[in-house]
Amino acid sequence: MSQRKGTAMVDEQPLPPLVARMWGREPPTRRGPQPSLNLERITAAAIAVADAEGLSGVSMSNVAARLGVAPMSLYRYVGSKDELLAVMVESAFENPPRLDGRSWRDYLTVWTRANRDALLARPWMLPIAHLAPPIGPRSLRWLDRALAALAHTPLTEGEKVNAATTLSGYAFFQANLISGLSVGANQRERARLTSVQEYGTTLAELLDSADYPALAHAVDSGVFSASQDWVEDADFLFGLNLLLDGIAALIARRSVDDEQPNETSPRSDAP
Amino acid sequence: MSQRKGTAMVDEQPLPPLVARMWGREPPTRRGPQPSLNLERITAAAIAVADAEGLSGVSMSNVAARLGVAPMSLYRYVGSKDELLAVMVESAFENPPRLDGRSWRDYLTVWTRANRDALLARPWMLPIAHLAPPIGPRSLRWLDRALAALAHTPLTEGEKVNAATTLSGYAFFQANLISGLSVGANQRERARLTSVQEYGTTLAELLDSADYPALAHAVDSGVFSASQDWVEDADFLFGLNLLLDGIAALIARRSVDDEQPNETSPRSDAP
DNA sequence: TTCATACAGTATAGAACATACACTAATATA
DNA sequence: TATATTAGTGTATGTTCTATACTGTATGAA
Repeated sequence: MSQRKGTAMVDEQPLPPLVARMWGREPPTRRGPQPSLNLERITAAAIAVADAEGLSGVSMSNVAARLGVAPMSLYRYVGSKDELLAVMVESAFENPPRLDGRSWRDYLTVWTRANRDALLARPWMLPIAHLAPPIGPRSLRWLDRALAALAHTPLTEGEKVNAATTLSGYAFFQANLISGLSVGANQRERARLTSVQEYGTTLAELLDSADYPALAHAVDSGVFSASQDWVEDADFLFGLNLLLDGIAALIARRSVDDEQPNETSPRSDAP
Repeated sequence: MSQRKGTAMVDEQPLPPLVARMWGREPPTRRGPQPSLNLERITAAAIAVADAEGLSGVSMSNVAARLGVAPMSLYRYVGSKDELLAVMVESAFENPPRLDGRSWRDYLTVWTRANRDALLARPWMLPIAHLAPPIGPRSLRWLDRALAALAHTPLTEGEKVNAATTLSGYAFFQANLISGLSVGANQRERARLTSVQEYGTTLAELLDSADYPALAHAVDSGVFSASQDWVEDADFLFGLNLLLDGIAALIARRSVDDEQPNETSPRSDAP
C-alpha cells in the first residue's frame, strides 16, 4: 500500500494540479512565451490584498490589478477563486516553532499557541480555512513538528497524528472565538457584541431561567462579567490543558501496559 | 453588573434587531398590511434550498422564489444575506439530547457526537458556522444542557462553560474533518482526495523524509492506510476522550484540594 | 366616516463579480 | 523557416447582492 521512501519515485498518480504547483512539481516549460507570473507571486499578492482590505477585498480583479496584469491571467495558475483562497491559507503560515529540546508538553503548548496566533494575525483565514487534512508544504511541516515532539512517547503513530490534528483544531477554534464575538455576518451589518460583558448582559436579558436553568445559573454567577486577565489568556490554556492532560494520561496508560497495546484501556469515570 | 433574573426586565438595551427577531421579541405590528412572511418561514425556505442544492444554491432570489415572493421582500426581515446564513445555522439544529440521568461523561459523549452529527447532516453549515459564542435559543439550549451535565461536579461555572465550549469546538472540528478530505474549494473544481488511502499515497509521493522526518515515519508506518473501522469512528472518540480525560483529571484535582481553589494546581508532565 | 400615517412587499436598476471563450503574440522544437 | 504550444488579454455573459423609489393596504386618529 504505502509505497514510499522519499525523493525519487516511479511517478505514480496524476497528483491534482494545484497540489503539484504548491510543491513546485510542474513540468518545465517547453514552448511559448516566458511566464511572468507564478503561483507564488499570485498568492503573495492575494495575501497582501487580504491583509490590507480584508477578505472581501480579495477579488480576481483586485489581485490581478496589484500584479499589473489582466484578471484572466490568474486562471492559468489557479483553477478557480476558491483554489486561490486555499493556497492563500496554506502559504500565509510561517514555519512552526523550533523544538529546541523542549518536553512534548511544553512544545505542544508553544505550537498550539503559535498556530492560533498565526490565524489571529490574519483573521481573514478563519472563514476560509476548511480544516481539511493538510496537504501543502507549510502545513505539513507543522504536522511534522508536532509529531516530532511526540516521537519519544509510547503513543502509536496513529495516536500522535490524532493528537496533533486535535490540537490544531483547538487552535483554530480558539482563534475563531477570540477573533469575533460577532453574531451576524462578516463585516457589513455586523451585529457585533463587542465585549464579554455585553454578551453577558444580552444573555441575561434573553434567558428565561425556567428554560435554561444551568445557563442562567452560570450567568448569575457572573461568568460573563469580564474576568480580569483575558489578556494573558486563561481560557486558551484551560482547554489546551484539558487536551494535554488527556494526552498525558494516555501516555501514562501506555507506559504501564507497555507490551500489550490494548485498544480499550480502562478510563476513569469520576462523578 | 449582571442584573438579571428571568422574564420581566426594565427594558435595557437596544438588542440587535436580528437577535430580537430570533427570540420573537419584536414590537407587535401596529399599522399597515398583514405580514405574509416572517423570519421563521424565510429561514425554513433557505434551509430547504441549502439541503436541496447546497450552499451555493442559497441566493436571495432562490429563497424568495421558493416562498413565492420577490427577492427584496426578504430584506424586511434580514439585514443582509450573511445574517440570513447565521440564522440558518442557528435554526438548523435540533434540540440537544436529553440528560436522562446519565453521568456527565456519558452525556457529554452523546452531546458531542450529536453536535457533530447535526453538522454532518447539513454540511452546508460548516463553511458558515463561525464558531461565535451562541446567541440563539437553540444553541443556547445546547450550552445549557452541557452545563447541566456538569452541574454536580466541583468545577467552577467558568470552567464548565469553557469545557462545554471546547467540546462544541471539537464537534465542529471533527465534522469538518469527516465532511471532506477536499483540498481545493467548495464544489466546483474540488481537487478531492477521496479517501484516506489516497491521502496517504499522495503524502508518500510528496514528502522528502529529510524535511519531514517525523511525518514520513508516520506515513511509513501505515497510519494513512485505512484503518479497519473508520465507520464506528475511533478517531472521533480518541480526541473526545482526551478532552474528557482532561476534564476528569480536573474534577479529581478539584475534589482533592476542595476548599482552596488553587489556580495553578500541579499537572503531570510525563516524558 | 375620513384621512394621514406606517408598514409589507415590489420593480427597477446598478455595481461588482467570477469566469467561458476566442484571440494575439511569443517561443522553442522539428 | 514552419508549426505547435503556451502566456496573457479582451470581450462578453450571467449571476449576485442590494440601494432606492414605489404601490397598495391596514390602522388609528380626527
